[in-house]
Amino acid sequence: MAHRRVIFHIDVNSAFLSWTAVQLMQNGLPDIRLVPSVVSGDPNDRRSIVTAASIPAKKMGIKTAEPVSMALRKCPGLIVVRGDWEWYRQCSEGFLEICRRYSPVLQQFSIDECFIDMTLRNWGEDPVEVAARLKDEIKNTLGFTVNVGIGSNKLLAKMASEFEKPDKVHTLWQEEVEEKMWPLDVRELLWVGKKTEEKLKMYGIRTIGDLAGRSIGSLTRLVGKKFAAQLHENANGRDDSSVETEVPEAKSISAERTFSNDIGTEKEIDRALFNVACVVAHRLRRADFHASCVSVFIKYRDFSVVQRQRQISQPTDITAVILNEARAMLRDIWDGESPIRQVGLGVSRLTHENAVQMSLFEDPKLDYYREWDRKYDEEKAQHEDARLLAYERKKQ
DNA sequence: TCTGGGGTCCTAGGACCC
DNA sequence: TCTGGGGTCCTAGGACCC
Repeated sequence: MAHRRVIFHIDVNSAFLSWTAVQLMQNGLPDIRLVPSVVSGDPNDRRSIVTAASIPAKKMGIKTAEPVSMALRKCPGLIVVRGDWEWYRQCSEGFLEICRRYSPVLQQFSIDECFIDMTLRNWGEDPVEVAARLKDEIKNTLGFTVNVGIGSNKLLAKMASEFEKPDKVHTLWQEEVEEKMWPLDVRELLWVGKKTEEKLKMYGIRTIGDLAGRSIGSLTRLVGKKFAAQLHENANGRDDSSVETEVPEAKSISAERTFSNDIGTEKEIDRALFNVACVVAHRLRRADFHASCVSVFIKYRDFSVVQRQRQISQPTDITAVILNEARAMLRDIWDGESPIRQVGLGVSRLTHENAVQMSLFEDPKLDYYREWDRKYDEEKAQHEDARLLAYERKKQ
């Protein structure tokens, strides 16, 4: 008989904020975790939002993803720091490396979260003690804290890591579901977002326990068959998905730009579209992909989004080809006048096949486009090298 | 106060074919 | 002249995650 699984979910507490705090402290600055502080994008952009908030900031009602301007209103003395992605990547690597020592069966869930399957390693040992060692090792070596959630499946482990923070270990075994999970607000359940919460509450489903008690049939009318079945399983603490060690290949690549003031002229929109096309195509080439579907979308002032996508005859990684498709579709969806808040471009249906097209009708300009892209990639690489060099110097 | 950026998956409806 | 049912592919939109 298979004994029960033991899964850990490890979650860095206020990741970007903690990581920034560690970075600042290395430069002799005080610990921003102890005061109201947030990490944001460009703090000077009035549209930038809170990426991570310290616990004192959260106590003042500041929430992740709210505009920085709003957070400043709640807390005029708030410290606002710009995030440093290169540093975060390094912190993430260090964090995963330590976790992997506890179990090689590791699935990265995001930059600051992972699952590890401890079923084999933990045999005969108290999982809580092992988790405490793991959490302390991360704290002592890397200088930031994590929560470890322990459960008999990924869902329970993940839910457990959300309990009291920071620097804590919690269990949520199947037999604890009724006591620890059912009283929680239904919104706390993984995959229950704002819209689903509204629907469920309209039907009197307020807690995870309420959800667990409903039939799949009654839930299906609310959220569709597949999602209903999943919600019902999860609310009852069941989840048979396994810890996937393989990193899945990307299915799409996209980029978008939000203008600091809603803009409207065709020229401005086209410039933004050109910029995102360069970014997307560059990332496509760097990952050695070709794409056969291009999509473009715009977001209006009222946040409504309109999108068009189109298949192209030959998979491509050429900026100009992608841009031309996007331009044509943009003309389809934009009236040419309405102010636009955001414009985005994506590619999907990605393949690694590099089918050299032998068509007689191949556009003779393609060679020119390819050369243009090659130079773009080269300049980008040089720029990145220079940045990395400057970064390493600064660190010493 | 005025809402980023980057992803995944699901569903519904239309076109088209047999 | 009017008509069923099923399958596949595609697009648009919407939900969720961090």
